[in-house]
Amino acid sequence: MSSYHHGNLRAALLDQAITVIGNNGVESLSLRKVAKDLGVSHAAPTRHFKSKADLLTAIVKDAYLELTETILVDAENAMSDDSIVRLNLMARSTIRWALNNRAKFTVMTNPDVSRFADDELKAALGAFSQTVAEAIEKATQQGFRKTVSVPTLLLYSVGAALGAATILTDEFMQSVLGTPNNDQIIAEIANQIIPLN
Amino acid sequence: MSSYHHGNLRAALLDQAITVIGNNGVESLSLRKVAKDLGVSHAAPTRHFKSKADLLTAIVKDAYLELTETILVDAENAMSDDSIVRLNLMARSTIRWALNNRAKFTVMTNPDVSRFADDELKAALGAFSQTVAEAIEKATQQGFRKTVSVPTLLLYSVGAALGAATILTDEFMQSVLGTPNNDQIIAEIANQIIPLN
DNA sequence: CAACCGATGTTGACAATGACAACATTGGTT
DNA sequence: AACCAATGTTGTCATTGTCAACATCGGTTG
Repeated sequence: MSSYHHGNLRAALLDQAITVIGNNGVESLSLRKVAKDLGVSHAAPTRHFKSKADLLTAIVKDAYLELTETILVDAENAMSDDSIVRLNLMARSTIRWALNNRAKFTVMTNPDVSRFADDELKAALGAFSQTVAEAIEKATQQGFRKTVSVPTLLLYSVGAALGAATILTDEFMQSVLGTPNNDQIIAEIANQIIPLN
Repeated sequence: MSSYHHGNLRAALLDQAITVIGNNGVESLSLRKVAKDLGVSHAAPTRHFKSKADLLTAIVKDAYLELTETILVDAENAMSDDSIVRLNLMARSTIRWALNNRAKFTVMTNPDVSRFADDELKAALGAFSQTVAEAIEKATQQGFRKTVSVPTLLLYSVGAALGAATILTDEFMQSVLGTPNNDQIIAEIANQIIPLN
């Protein structure tokens, strides 16, 4: 029962990478250091990720799957049949998830990841997009900005939620903008994005 | 009149770095390659930027100054005395600027830059923030979401504009979200962020 | 006008890193 | 029991950021 084989290296690499990114940013991520942290040789990661970009892509793919699941569950738990309320809750849920998963979120919005996106990432982002688009569609049918197209509202609402989350997860921007830092802020921002009556 | 001294290396470094980033992303930026492109030795950049992060910080500082100037001029040129219209135009102007300056914009939203932000960057972002905050204040006085605090509206509007621009400057996200790709889209998005009557 | 000096650029060096090739070990399958 | 695909290791290479020591310039000052 030697430890020649780690047993769960792929998952461990993802976890450790996220931890490192959370502590010191994507820029500081070193595959060799991560490997060393896990007690594994410097080339071991290449068996699971053919490049550093590939590892980041995997992180983002998982992140979108997780985020999609989260907003679906949160909207469901609210048990409201008001489609506009549900859309509002999805915005709320997205921002909250970003704040609870800062490291993953910062990787998601890293433009360098998009450049190496593969089909799996495309599918994960597609599922998220689809989920929000469907919620938007129902909201428009209930009267939410009914003169505006769904793709435009999708760009608006996803963009607004991600943008607000970007500021909220960035200490520097937050300090300069003088962003309020309390529990209410997430709900308030969601209410600006998707106003309720 | 040898060419031992470049004469304008600092500005040339910034320009070339922005070009490289525009072509292949921040990740691909190599100070040594940039130096070589400019016909200068590999260590020359250190005379102007004490680190790679320092160069990126300088790019972002310039970017915020430029963006602030742009939204001020655009709002001015509109010659509308309606504060809500002016705020709407600022959102429009911000998104347009981002699309016209993709490389700079992607660096602005890079979380790794915030980590090394210096006082100059802080001042530049502060000026931008101040400019938008003043426009918001006037809009609220004219009735725009008057029950909401200015800091919250600042977070919302800046976040929404930056977030929408993030998607619009990212080909991958755009392709998956099915974002409309036409000249009208900027105005439409601005109208979602700051609705006019 | 000449000596000086701070700013700017060069050369050389080093450690860290991503990536690849060749080899080793493992556990499950046939 | 032999095999083999998956997984991990060792060794190596080019690239890179950064620093130190040295070179050259242009402007300032006596």
